Amino acid sequence: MEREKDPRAYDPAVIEPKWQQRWEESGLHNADIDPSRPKHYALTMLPYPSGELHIGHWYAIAPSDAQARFMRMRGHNVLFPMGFDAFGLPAENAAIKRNIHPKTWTFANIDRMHGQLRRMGTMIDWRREMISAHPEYYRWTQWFFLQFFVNDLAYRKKAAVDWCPSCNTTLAREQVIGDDRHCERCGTPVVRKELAQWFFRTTQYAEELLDFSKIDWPERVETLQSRWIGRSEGASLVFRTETGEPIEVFTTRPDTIWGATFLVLAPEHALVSKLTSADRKEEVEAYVTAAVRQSDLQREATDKEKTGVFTGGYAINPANGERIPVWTADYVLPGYGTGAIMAVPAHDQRDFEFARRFDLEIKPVIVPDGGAEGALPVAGDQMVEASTERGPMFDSGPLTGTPAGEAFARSVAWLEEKGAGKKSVNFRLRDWLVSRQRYWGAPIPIVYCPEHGAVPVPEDQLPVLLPDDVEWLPTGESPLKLHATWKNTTCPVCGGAAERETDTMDTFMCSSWYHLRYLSPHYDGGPFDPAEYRYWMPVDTYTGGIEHATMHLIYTRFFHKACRDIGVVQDDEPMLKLRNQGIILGEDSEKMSKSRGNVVAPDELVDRYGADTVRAYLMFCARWDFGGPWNGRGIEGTARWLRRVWSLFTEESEGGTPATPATPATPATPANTVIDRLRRKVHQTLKQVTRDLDQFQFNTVVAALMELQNELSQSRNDGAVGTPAWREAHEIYVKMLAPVAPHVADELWEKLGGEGSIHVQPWPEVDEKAASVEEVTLVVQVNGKLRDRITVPVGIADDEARKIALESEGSRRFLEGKEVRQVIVVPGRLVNIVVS
RNA sequence: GCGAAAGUGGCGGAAUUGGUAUACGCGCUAGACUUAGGAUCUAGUCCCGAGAAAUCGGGUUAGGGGUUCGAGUCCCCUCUUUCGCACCA
Repeated sequence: MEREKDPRAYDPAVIEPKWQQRWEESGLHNADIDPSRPKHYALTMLPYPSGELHIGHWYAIAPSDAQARFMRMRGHNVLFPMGFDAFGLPAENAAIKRNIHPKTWTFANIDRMHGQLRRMGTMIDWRREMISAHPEYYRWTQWFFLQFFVNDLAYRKKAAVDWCPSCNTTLAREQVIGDDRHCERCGTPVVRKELAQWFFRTTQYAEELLDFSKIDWPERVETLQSRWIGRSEGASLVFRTETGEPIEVFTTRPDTIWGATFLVLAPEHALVSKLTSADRKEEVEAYVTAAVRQSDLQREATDKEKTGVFTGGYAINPANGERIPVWTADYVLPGYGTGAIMAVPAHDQRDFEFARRFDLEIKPVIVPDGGAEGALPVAGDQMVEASTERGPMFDSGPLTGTPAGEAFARSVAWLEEKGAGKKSVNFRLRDWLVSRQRYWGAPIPIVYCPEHGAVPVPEDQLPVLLPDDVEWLPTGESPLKLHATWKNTTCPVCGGAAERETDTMDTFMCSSWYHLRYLSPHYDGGPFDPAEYRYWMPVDTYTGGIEHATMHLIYTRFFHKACRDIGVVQDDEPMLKLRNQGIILGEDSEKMSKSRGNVVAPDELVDRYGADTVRAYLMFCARWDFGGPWNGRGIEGTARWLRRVWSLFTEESEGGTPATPATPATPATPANTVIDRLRRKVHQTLKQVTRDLDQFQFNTVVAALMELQNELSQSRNDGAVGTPAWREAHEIYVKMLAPVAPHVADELWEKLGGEGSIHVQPWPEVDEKAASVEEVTLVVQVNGKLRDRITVPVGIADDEARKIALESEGSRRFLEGKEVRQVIVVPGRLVNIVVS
């Protein structure tokens, strides 16, 4: 049964579309170059067009939008753009499953999401939208690839790569996660495959990527990136086989070289077959074959017993000339360092386990306990585990006795002198594998000519268009391989028959530079208009999920630095300040998913409460950087608050009797007390809201506004309505509300008779004098326990405060018969009386 | 195993950075207005004890210890949770 609505009641269904339309018509959100104002580029991670926005998108976008609106009111020229990361596998899966073309599916989803983003009341400048699957965009993605290619930052090599059997494609190392090494997208454990693939030289930037001094990013992200990059200082040492063949190893402990009693090569190491003696051949080959075939899951399980075989070959330890056996074992990884190690079982746990298993010599060369008085190494055959701490060198020829602090440097210097090694730094970071054996991505702009090899597609032939007329194989393999008219082409160099690269680019390539395309999404003289770049870049605040810490956020930094060195961009970093939001879970505290049925649909909430309420609740419901489970009932409180705010400012004439200052008044009259209180609270709140919006602390912004609303209701009952202070409170309140609940704020601003949109009004200034208090509550403690609260004038002398505290009723009871030992006065706060 | 972050009412969470712990909201309790209420308004709501009540006393920020006049905040130990990495030489 539909009841009649009170026309004066708060009705978001009426005011929200009204204001969205007005903002659009007036071009309120258009951000254009304006040298007269400081610019502010507020970027939030763009969504993948999966179908519709879920509450998690809102949680990410709405507070970011509020922050951007706040910056605009503070006088900045704010760019807040939005786009779509539109290439990727889900589109292709939909195509295979439901027989819809990925393009159709993707662009239909984008259409739908446009509507949702508008409904949210965001300040997006839609003129600047970019869609990565649009030829106008990927033309430049391909252009960047070519820049990397000609500058030797892109290369092709055959390598064992991670392959997702479900997605039918290779993955970058960053996209393989978890202890079972599964695909980041679909969860299927990956397998190894030997393939020729394109890589970017991210490792060239490993050192610089560790430098966060120019950016303000969460420590958590810096830590994650640092660990991912994994810098190790050590030495690169050269052992030689008996035939003089060098075997290079990397070690972080060159000071233990006298204890290197064998070498271990990864099964993939090129020297394995060369070194293997005739009698060991069969066994070694069997082991290598098995190891290579093994899945990474089996191979990298740390708890399994070490395996390996002796190659029959020997090498010379350059430190002591000893002849030591060379083994091959799968605990040595082919991709890190040189794929070969010197094994020092006495001082490395892995080598120790291996030595014990195969009865190899364990020779301690470091004094234990950091070289404590009288300490001597335990004999190798007595050891129960490796001794990994630092200590003076022992049994190490001329270096015996070198103290721990100098051991590293002196060992390296000594080895260097002998031409057996040098100091070196190793990184865990690998080059970025960008090839994907998928259709729905930006084609790699390379042509293979039997004569000229890999030839870049000339710039003027970009974009290499993704053909629409493709047929899907039931296996899910990329249809580009089967598209003869597309695949067969001519060599740009000789004009002879040639074939296109059928792989496409990792979508992280597309998202590495989207922030640059927003600057001029239709510019065709380059990836972006340099004038726009000069004005807007770098990004001032970047918001998004922490899950991208070691993927997108490393790629985009690498990308930018590489482009800087090529000369395409300036600046060392693309994004100055990063803030992460947490994840909103379902009401059952589990990750939201359709299969669990715990997905919260924002559209339904907007229908019921309005976008302003949903926005405000998302800011209020949790610490933004933490996130947490959704609470469907909690939103009622935010809805109530906005209704109260509405009636507070629309029904004010029905309030109590105006407390006109004309009332014959001494400073102590109730009327003035009400006014002072009101102004104090207003300006204190303004101070807090300003600070908290600045710091992305959205929950306390809403809490402070709720508190002030309570206070204003009280003041209204006390007769503040009609006074200048009330008018001021009204105005400031609506302005503070504007970033949080933009529609209702503009409506209330209009009702108040404000000029133009609330959203371009200057942010109010704090009246420090009004915010300050004349009287403070002095807390009186006895032995640290609260005993009394006394109202005293602000700025009271310490002596005076002390006196009042000692005489206060509350404290006296606890002082009787006691000796006062000490009195601590914290000005304006408390007095603590210490008694025996 | 290593690394990081975090533990505050029934719940989400505040606490000006060492100075009144539990702001704000949800939920709950009672009342008012209502034909009705998943609307609105008012009051109460950390725990224990005393009191008819106003109040008064004691305790409390995962647990234990320490520094300090004073600790949710700093230090040490233990436990729990979440996240990341995981044979990286």
